[in-house]
Amino acid sequence: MGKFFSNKDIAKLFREISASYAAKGEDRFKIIAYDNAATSVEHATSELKDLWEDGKLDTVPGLGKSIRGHLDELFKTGKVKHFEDVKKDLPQGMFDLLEVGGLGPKSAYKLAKELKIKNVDELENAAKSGKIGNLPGFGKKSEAEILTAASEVKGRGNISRYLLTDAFPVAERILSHLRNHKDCERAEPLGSLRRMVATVGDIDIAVASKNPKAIVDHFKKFREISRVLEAGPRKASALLQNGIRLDLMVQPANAFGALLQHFTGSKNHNIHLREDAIKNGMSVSDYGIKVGKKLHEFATEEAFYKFLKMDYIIPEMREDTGEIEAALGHKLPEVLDIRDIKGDIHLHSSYPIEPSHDLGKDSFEQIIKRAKELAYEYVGLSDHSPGVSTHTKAQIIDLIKKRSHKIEQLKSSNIEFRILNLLEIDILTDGTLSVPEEGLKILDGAIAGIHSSHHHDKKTITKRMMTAINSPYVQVISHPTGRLLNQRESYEADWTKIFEACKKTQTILEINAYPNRLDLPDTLVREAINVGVKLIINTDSHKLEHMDNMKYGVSVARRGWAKPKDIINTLPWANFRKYFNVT
DNA sequence: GCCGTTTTCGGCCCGACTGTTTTCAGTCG
Repeated sequence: MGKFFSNKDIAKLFREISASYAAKGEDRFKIIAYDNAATSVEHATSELKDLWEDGKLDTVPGLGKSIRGHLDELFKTGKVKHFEDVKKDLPQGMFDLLEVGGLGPKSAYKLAKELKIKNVDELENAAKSGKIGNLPGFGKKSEAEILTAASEVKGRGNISRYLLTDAFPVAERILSHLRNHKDCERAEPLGSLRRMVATVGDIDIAVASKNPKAIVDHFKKFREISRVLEAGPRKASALLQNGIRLDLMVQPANAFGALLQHFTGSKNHNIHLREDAIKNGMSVSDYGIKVGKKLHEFATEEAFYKFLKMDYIIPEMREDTGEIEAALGHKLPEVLDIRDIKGDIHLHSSYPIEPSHDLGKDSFEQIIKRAKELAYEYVGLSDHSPGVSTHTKAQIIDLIKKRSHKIEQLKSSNIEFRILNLLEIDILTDGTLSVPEEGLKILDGAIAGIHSSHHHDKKTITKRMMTAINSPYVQVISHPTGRLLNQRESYEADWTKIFEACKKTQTILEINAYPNRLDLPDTLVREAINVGVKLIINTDSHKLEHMDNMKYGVSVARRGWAKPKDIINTLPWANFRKYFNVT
């Protein structure tokens, strides 16, 4: 057995092979194939190593016979001879240089080979000393460009993706800047922001205008821009001071539909659309759809998709995971909408329960008031359980009884509105729960989650989760993968086994709507509902404002193709309550 | 290298922008 190769490692390896082939001027489709394989591996929901052990590598798109053979060798021996041969006569330093914006494989190869540059630091020095400008194919302008881009790589550190909640306010500011221009008829945020991907890499903006040049000029004046990367007659890109990249495209309103569609993506969705179009004698671009020489323009996306004989596809589903086939066959599911949500049951209050983790900021009463404003029918009050290391068993029971007494009073003073007396309990490192059975019996139900030892291996994590799933007192598993976006990876778990157990015990998996969680992730949502597991969308609020995050959880569900019936908090109280210990 | 409801061979999305060129290659989304 060699060392463990994660999907991230493998994707990086494929990208290097792709770049190597590009540097060598190999067949461009081979280059694309390795790039596609890398992307596919990055999107996979299981570790390739596990799939390989189960003989299921062929379920990953983009991995053909040849690449699967290489992976076989990698997992068995820890290396791939063919890959080493490909990279053998290339300067190793070139791969680091690909991080620098504007440098592709050809330029990186030249710089690493001719100037013996091994990393971004050396690249910066070479540019400063004027060595790059003298190289054939490079000039003074590209030297200056490289110098700037190299320093930006060092400045941005490790963060390359932004939370939706961080990106939206920035998008709003650039949109309002653009909308202030008299020639701006419409401005929309597109790309991964519109598709509501959990994290976004850049902000894409489309503008409808008869005067694209004026819009581009106005765009360049946005106060938060640190550097304009490029600016043509209808397209521009810029870097913001906070490191986010902005991309702008402009099109007249009568042809705006194709631009919306193009710029929303995803890339793979568009490629698939265009390949299908070719087979039908058409050519699709951001200008419209060409049939022969005639260009058909579309004011709306609906008209665009209709022309291709497809049902309208919501942005959240445009990831080329079957939505195109479904739209052609008129078989797209009716996914849920934020208006379907009737309650939120993962809410932390300021009630002094002496928890192991953080208290919320607001009282039960304030939470209930806010829930009513949101037109919910019910809430679950679910503070963390009392700390196990700081309390005796008897003290824990006592605290739960006192809290329950208070909640019972609230129930009787809110007859029309429904309140669940819950706790979010810990699945401890040994697999036991942080509240003894005697305490659990007092509650209307429990949400259980892993809050410690996230580093445990796949087998241990799975076992810990199974004890909670199999407990008759646990109805919901919170933030099931434990990921914290940009901070902590998901832990490994046997999802097939977990989904089966959830289905059998009618245990609900949470889609946690907290913006740096969004957990279950969309891909696992889709797998779970395919098995028949029921889900619930909760905000995990620690203050009232957090209750507005429900929309992010709904987007995750929509990206996972969830219908209202897959999500139990779309149910009216009469049906919803059956999942809990209430009459 | 991958892939298949017109294909196991012969295809593989489409276009913008920039710099170093003298008609185009490289990079990007």
